[in-house]
Amino acid sequence: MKEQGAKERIISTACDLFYKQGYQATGINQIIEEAGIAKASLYQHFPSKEALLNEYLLITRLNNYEHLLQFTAKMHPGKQKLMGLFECRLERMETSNFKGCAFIRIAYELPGLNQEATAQVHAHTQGLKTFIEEQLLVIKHSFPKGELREMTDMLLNLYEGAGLQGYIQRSVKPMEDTKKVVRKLIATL
Amino acid sequence: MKEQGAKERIISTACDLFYKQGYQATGINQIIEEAGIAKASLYQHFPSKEALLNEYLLITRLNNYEHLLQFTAKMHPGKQKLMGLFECRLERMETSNFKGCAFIRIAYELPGLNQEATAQVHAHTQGLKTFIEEQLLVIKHSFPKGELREMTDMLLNLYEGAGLQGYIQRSVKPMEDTKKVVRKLIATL
DNA sequence: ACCAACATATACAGACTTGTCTGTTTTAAA
DNA sequence: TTTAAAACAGACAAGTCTGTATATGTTGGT
Repeated sequence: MKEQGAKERIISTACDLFYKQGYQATGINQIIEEAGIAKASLYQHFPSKEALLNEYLLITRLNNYEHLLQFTAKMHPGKQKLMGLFECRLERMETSNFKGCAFIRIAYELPGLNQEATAQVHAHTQGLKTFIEEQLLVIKHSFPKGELREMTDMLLNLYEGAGLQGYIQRSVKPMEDTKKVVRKLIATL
Repeated sequence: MKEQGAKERIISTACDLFYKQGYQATGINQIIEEAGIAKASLYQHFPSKEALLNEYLLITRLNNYEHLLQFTAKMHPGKQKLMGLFECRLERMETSNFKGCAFIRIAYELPGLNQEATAQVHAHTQGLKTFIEEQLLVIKHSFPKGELREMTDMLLNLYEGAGLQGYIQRSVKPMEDTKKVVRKLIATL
């Protein structure tokens, strides 16, 4: 039994490099070298570099979401899980050395994104939105539809804005400050 | 008298293309072709493509700021100018066909940004922060220092978060919704 | 033991990139 | 009119990139 199949090595190496260095800055040759496979093997599993990109986005999205669920698994639904979203991001900012959100990076790096990749970016955002909305509904069961939406969007904007500022400044401070503000915001609900 | 000097044509063409297509996707050859100048002329004015990038960021930052000042020139300082910030961005989102903020795009496109370029990105963010803070101080003259800072950061996060969502969705809706929320937020001050 | 599937290494094609270089032509001022 | 700076055209170097092709080797299932 092998340690890991060639395809798995390709994918995990590509995911690593695409996130660490960016998609454009990562060449096929670097991927095959670090994965320890032959170039022909790569093109047997993936028809193009773009196919690797789509696989990268899909896997990263599932991983991110899974990580969020595990991170907040033992928290109480509602306020605690909502704060957990921010804490989870804080943790990832540090462990990733402020590399930023994979989906936003791709969206800015490649203005002309293919359909499938675009769908992954949207799915990621929608996932965040849904998570926030669910917690808000737990906090305040009788949320008027319009206000729920408004609050969800606002929290998402704060979350993304703080993530962006943190990325630019290479600091957790914007996210920590935002966490405090959010705590105050949802305290009044 | 010439219509425009070679250097000016280089800069304006580079700024256009860097913003429209991205920095990496724009080659030197395309710049000289569309500017209608010779390659040797470009390298007589700029030592490298990276020097052009720095010039692009500097000029874009000054232009953006100038545009904001003109856009809000006839507005009353305080709430009106603060809302003007969001309206100004809304206008630019449409005229630029949702190309996003030049500085954020560069920050994500080139993870290893040179010192001067990084400084321009920071200066841009700081400019926004200062603008917001100034308007807040007009609105509420006796703002406690900590709360002023908190409110400034929050508004900046909302602004950037909405800009990001608008970019991803290619829609003005997130920014419009955020504008409404901000109006409510500052109404209570 | 054999065969098919998969990996391997490596060379190659063709198209791109930034930046250099040579030599000619235009322009402006003295 | 002479002179010097600047812009021109375009070939070229040296390297990058993705993707293909060839030819050899390994491995697991029947």
